[in-house]
Amino acid sequence: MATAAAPVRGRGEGTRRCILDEAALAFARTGYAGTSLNDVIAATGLTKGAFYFHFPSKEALALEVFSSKQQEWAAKAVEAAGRKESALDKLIEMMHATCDLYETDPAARAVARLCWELGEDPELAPQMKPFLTNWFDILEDLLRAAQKEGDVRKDVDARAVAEVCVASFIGISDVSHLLSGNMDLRQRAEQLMDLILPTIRVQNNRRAPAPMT
Amino acid sequence: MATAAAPVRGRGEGTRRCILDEAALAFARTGYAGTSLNDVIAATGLTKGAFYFHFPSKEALALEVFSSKQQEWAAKAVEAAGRKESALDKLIEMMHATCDLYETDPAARAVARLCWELGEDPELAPQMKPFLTNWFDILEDLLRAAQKEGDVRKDVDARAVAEVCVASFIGISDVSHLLSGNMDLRQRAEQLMDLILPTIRVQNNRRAPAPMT
DNA sequence: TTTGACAAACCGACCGGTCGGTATGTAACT
DNA sequence: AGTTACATACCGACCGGTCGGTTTGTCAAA
Repeated sequence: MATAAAPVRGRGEGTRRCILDEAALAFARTGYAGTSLNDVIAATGLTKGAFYFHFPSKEALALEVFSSKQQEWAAKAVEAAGRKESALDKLIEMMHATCDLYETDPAARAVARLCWELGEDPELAPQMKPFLTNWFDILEDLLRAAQKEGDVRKDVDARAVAEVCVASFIGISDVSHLLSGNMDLRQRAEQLMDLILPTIRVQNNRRAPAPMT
Repeated sequence: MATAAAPVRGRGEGTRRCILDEAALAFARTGYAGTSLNDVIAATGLTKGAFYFHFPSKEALALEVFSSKQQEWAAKAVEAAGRKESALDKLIEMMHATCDLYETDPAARAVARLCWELGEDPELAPQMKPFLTNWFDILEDLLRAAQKEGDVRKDVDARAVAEVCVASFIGISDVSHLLSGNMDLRQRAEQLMDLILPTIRVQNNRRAPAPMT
């Protein structure tokens, strides 16, 4: 529900984070159904009693891993965006930052995996969808801004492009994970952008100002 | 193939297919780890003994679901390609056929899900990767042919485009599944192609024959 | 045409082990 | 003294997998 009312009081917070971190790693590696609580608990060096003091259930743990990792991810992206001026550069920088995240943090995949796996449950799906739609919104806003700034053609459907970019990146990250353990993620992401950007960018060639529709 | 030496003798083949079909459905819905043999067996109306007569283990079942569904999929795609003349049209038609498959067959997702999930196992990964690389090869060949036919620009990297297309489509299908139960898969696939095709296609406008590099 | 032998196909009870989850105890800090 | 933060011990359900046994189909000898 309201995500645990944030107790926040106390020294046990470190333990809680430890559990969260190990769980994220495990979920990223073996998925929700494929991860047993015993594995997670063993990884933390704690015991079952300790775990159930901090989390009421495996599902609750997964949901919190999901939302906390998601937040962490978004924060990194926003920070990366801050390093650039133009909206289009912000978008590209966010993609690079996400590549960094995937290469750096082996638990990053937990967000996407939990999203698909928990999203299969009709009761949990409503909590998973915002992960995607939020990214859609962020990219859409950036694209609209880029349109205003004159970097992106006015006649492109910002929403559609945003959704395609997010979905494509997810697919690319899965493929890269399987084939190379994310070693070539950046390259693949670059190739994706190389294919998409020319279509949406305004051509600032000196000749041939614009094709008619 | 090498699996089980193709007995082919007899009536048990129907039962085998039944198990395979139900298993594909279950794996598509709940993944490998999330599917219990008891679920599959119950769905077939058989018993455990019957199952283990046909398959030596859960893993073997999953592997055979994977390869048989994969083959089925490829066959549909090839058939669809046959309906078109130009290589570029073949490629697009194959994508449409895959959309059909996803919309029509709820078990289609089993291939991708098993690919990611089993691919996590280092021993099984080598068997999963060809699912992707085969598609890469097919699209690459098509793109090279389209280059020869003059539909695709000579300076595009056919391999890179092929890999991006496959990966992007996978991502899009996942997103579409979560957000709309594949209701908008075709539309999303169309949007993807709308973004990519203009970049790789040769402009056959009557004026301005070609930009220099 | 019956019958006996053998294999293919299927049944369902059962196994050890693991699952997510609970009940209870206790040491440390407030 | 009371709450926080754990540990220990345990539960029933269910997991993938095995096993002895039964049925069904095939074919050949009688």
